Amino acid sequence: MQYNHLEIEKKWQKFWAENQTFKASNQSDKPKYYVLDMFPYPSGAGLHVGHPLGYIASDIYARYKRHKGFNVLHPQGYDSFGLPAEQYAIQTGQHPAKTTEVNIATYRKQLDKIGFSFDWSKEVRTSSPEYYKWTQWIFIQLFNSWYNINTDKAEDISTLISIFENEGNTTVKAVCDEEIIAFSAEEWKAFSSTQKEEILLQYRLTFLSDTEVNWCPALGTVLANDEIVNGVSERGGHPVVRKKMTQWSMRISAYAQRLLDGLQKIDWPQPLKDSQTNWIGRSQGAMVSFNVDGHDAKIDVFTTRPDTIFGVSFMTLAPEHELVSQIVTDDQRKIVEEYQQATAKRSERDRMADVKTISGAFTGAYAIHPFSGEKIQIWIGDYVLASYGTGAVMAVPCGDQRDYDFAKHFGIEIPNIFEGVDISEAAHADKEGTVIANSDFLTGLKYKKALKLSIYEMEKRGFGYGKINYRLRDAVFSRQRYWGEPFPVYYKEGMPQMIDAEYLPIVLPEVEKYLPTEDGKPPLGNAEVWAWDTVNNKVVSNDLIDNKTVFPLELNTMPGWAGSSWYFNRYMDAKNSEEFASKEALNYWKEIDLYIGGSEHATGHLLYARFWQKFLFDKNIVPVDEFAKKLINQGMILGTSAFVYKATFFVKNGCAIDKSNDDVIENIPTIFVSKNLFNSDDEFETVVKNYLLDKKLLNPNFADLVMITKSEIHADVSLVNASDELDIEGFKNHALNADYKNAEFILEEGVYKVGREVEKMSKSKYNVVNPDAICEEYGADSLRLFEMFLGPLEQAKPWKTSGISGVSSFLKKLWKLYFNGDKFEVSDAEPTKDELKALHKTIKKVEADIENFSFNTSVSTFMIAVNELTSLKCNKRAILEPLAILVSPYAPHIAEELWSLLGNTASISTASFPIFEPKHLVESAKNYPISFNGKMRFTLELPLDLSKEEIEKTVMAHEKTIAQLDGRTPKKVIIVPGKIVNIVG
RNA sequence: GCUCAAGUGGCGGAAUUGGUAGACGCGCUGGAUUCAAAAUCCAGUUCUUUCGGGAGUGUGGGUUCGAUUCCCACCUUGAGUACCA
Repeated sequence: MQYNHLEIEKKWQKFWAENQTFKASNQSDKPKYYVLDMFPYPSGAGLHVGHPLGYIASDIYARYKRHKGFNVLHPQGYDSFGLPAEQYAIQTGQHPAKTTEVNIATYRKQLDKIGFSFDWSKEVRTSSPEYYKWTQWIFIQLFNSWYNINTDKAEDISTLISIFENEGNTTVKAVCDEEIIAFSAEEWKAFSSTQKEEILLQYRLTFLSDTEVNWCPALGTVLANDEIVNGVSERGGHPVVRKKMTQWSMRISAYAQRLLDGLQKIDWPQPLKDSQTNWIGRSQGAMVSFNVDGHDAKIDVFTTRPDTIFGVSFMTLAPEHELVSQIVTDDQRKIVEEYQQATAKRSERDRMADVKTISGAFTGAYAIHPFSGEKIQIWIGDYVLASYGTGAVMAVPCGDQRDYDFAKHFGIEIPNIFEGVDISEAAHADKEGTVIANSDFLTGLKYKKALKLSIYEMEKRGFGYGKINYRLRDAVFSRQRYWGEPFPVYYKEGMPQMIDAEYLPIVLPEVEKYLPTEDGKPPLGNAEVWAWDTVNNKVVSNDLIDNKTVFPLELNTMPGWAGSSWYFNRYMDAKNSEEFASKEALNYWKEIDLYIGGSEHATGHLLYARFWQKFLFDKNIVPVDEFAKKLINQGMILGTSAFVYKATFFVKNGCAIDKSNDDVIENIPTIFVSKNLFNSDDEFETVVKNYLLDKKLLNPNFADLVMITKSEIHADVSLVNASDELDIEGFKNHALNADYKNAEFILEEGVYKVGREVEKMSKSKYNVVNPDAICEEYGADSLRLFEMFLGPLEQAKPWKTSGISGVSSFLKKLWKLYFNGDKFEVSDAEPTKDELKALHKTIKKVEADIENFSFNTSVSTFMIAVNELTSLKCNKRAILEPLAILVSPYAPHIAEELWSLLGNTASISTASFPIFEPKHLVESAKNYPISFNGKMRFTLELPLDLSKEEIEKTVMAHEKTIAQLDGRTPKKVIIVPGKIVNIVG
């Protein structure tokens, strides 16, 4: 019987589906193991070979863990809300739910072909109402919570209300908005309910506020910081501007420290942890208050170097700082306002692109140095960002390069407060070993002591205190989009009200157009049935809005990260309609043991999900506060683009000829030159010219008038074989190459060779490889093996389809081991020593490899094992049965088929992993490398039980040693028994 | 600029605590089979060589009997980040 991958793979995929082989039970005596992939957004383009890389790795691990006796949860689903479906809807009018459905079907078909051991009974889709019901529910939980700094956790809002009722808000330590008015218990009780609502909103973990947001006019929506790359939108690259809008936000800043601390206990890649640490941006320092001379106003600044406070020679405010207009003097007002206008016009992008130009303006006002009482100038400058810290800095030019440059530029004094440091050229930013000078009570102190003492003194004198600042901003949670989760929120007297959880989900309404309304409201503003009836508790027509019992609903929707911030919990109990997930399921599965996905989610999904998990943990909804124990970032698979080299013709200008330029080159066809025929542009020109003259396509009289240049054109990679030869007919007839139908090709040795280059896999580069085609031609088992064989999981690596023949022929050889000609035939005879050695070597290596996620090397190991067993002509059941199990995580279809041919009726996934027995690898002799001065010159087979002295005697007497030494006496002979012999001298 | 990761044949890559560099595969070369091709099988394939050998893991240095592996400096590439006070 021939190995027929098409038949076998179809058969077993059907078997797995029908028997629900991979359905995980929420109760088991076995230890649990939860393996998860970051779920995909189902795009219209479908999967290319880069997408399944992580899925294959996690599938191998999941299958391996089953063999090792674990109860494995390995689900899959779809992150199915999102921009592309909506934009497609805007263009075509098709409902995003429909296109999403179609895309999911395509994804599912593609995934099924690869033979994953997913438990599809637990599939989730973020866009299905059964799922987003619980996303809305979590939102309500956040709304009904505040962050208590004393207990360092989120608590129900009722505990806050009872504090207000008993003590007012002056004793409360909460993470909340800045500048909340103080009130007593009596005052609280006297507030109207709207006033109370307004105050509570300042404490809730999700809250409405007027915030400066990143508004993207082209997309018509607000973007989060992590959705902006280099000042333009991550999707589409559209410009982004700052705009004030009323938005829902998430108080993630409450969790800044815990998000930082939690990184210590999870096994995630260091670069990913680094970027989260960076994003959170903790800095320790002090808040210092400066009085403004002649005003009531104070300027608060945050500094990490309070020890340098005596080096302050001026202050700089962000041009947008609210105090500027108050304190500016009349004679400076014009200059300051001009400067403010000039910076307002500059986009964030311009400001970022140009960091070298120093600009600013003097306000005319002075601040009072809190220690010395000296007057210091107050400037504004755009190097100070309104969005960080307090939007103001105390400038210490001798210790900060930006302050230094600013001072130099405007001729401001630069006092030196460092002992023995030259600051004539640049600021001195080093902390270690620095001794403070000219600083009153800090003089003579080292950095660390000065830091402590300065804060102590500030606190004592009451104008400053030690503080930890975070870069992490509260996350904007509203999106002006259609295709997202609706908020379970309606508005009564302008204040948001939560819909009772029992009436969830609030289902996305139908709209006619997916664009914003004409008056600039989000797309849900187009909905006609989008009002909340508080009597009947249902969504009703907008016509019924009376603001008494029927109220307007929220028009924004939630961002893409809402649904993905908790889906891993839902998989544990995906179909539960009563709860988010049952306690039993949550307590059984707890957290993800292995999470695999791309590194691009470092500061988005992975930070928000950790935030929600900690919140849900605080509220006793989930049992652990980190959702993924171990995480691996799979590397990107790049494409290997193919290039053809086209000649382009010009006639030199200014030549006095009778004919028009077009006539000279009119008969010249499109010409492509094979890659190795030229090394330079000049050679390229010569090759083409000779060809034209040879073929009489160019009048020799005009030859000198014609200029030829080379252009590189992407050729579809499917038209190129393993030897980089182009299928010329295929190229000419390719749908996209209609222009080249009559092109001519200058060949080398009868073939056209393309150039190759590694680039990102993309449609426009014609280097996309579709996994379906690979499954069809070589089979899913080959695809799985090859993806792993490409290289280490975490590294980026280029894809070259030609390489797949290696793993494909490996599978054929594996198959042949179990067959005698066309007949399946295994022997029950005792295996030989060598056969056992080959098997156990493989068990040992493959087990270690999988545990280390080194999947590429186990593929090599399989190849070596099969090569060895083939040359041993092994067909023993005692070897081939365990071998099938070893291979099955990687190539499950062929393994199942061989397993059933061996007479087993249950799926191979129920078999135990073979146990490694070291006794089969014990050797009696070693082929010693004999080195001279560390260089291996020859090898010598010696028994392993030889003593050092005996080894030395034998080696020194050997003729090759004598020849190598050439009469010299060695200084030293190093012998490591079982390893090496090294002769020095 | 800063942070991190990585530099090994024509290519993807291997080398467990410092101990035979280049496993395994692609490609290439030669051969067998074939009318021919595909497929399959066998042999070879780091460079260099006067065929004894010699050199060799980005570059230069160091530690060591011995370095792809450890240390220092530099170069290159990739990724992330960017006025963070």
